[in-house]
Amino acid sequence: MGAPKQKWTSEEEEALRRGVLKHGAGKWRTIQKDPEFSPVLSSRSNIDLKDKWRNLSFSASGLGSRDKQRVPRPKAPSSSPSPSPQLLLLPAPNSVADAAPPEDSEKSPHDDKTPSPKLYSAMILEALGELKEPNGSEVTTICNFIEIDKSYKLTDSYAKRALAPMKDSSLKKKDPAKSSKAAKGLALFAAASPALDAAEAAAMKVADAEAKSHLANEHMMEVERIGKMAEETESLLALAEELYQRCSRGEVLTILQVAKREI
DNA sequence: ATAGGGTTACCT
DNA sequence: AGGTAACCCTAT
Repeated sequence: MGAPKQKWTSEEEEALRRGVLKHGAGKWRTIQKDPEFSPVLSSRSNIDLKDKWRNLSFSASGLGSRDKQRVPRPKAPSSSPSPSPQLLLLPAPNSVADAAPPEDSEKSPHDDKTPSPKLYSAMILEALGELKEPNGSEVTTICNFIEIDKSYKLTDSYAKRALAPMKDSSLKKKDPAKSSKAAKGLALFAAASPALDAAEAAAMKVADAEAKSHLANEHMMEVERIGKMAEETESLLALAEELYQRCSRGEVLTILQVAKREI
């Protein structure tokens, strides 16, 4: 008697993504136990989460369906003592080239490759609000949120600018574990960017349709709302830009600081 | 508990 | 038959 092969639902997939976003890839047990996701993922084991994430990552890796070209494989030189970190890839847009339903008339007409700064500001603020991290959000987390959840691709220049100061060991933190974790995340982020150039560029601002239609709608409304505020009040825009500059330098800002204008 | 390799079931 | 996704096993 074969096991009926329980296929993953959109809800479960969404929960997994948010779980990875919140706890990071690898903390499968933590994600599975999280009260926010456990109701949805109750029938899945931690191993199931790992396997599913592997499948998602593989699909998004480059084997989009066309172009059998494998990833060039950065391959760290043997002179490097540190083990090369595995490529942690984002399970980008699912089935973009796959059976696109023609009924979708909501093709975003704006093909602007470079969203205005105010849109970035809005996204950063939205990320902070959505993540609801009491201790503040790290730059990596914010970047991941924007990339995964909003399906936006950040150019590697951004990552480089953020990474450069960190690499320079100009980072003096009280929490070495946390900073190293952040640095590692950024390193992975920067390494993955150039490799995925073509694929990511194509999927630059593709919303991953199903599963999040209502959620995305909510987010869009939120973005628009905040965006309008930023547009009308120059001060907020300036604030967001300051926030971005700080983040670029690798600083960790707390949402409290932002709220109190103490940055 | 997690990562990785291997196996089985399903779809085209 | 070939590819993909869910499942299983094992070493660390």
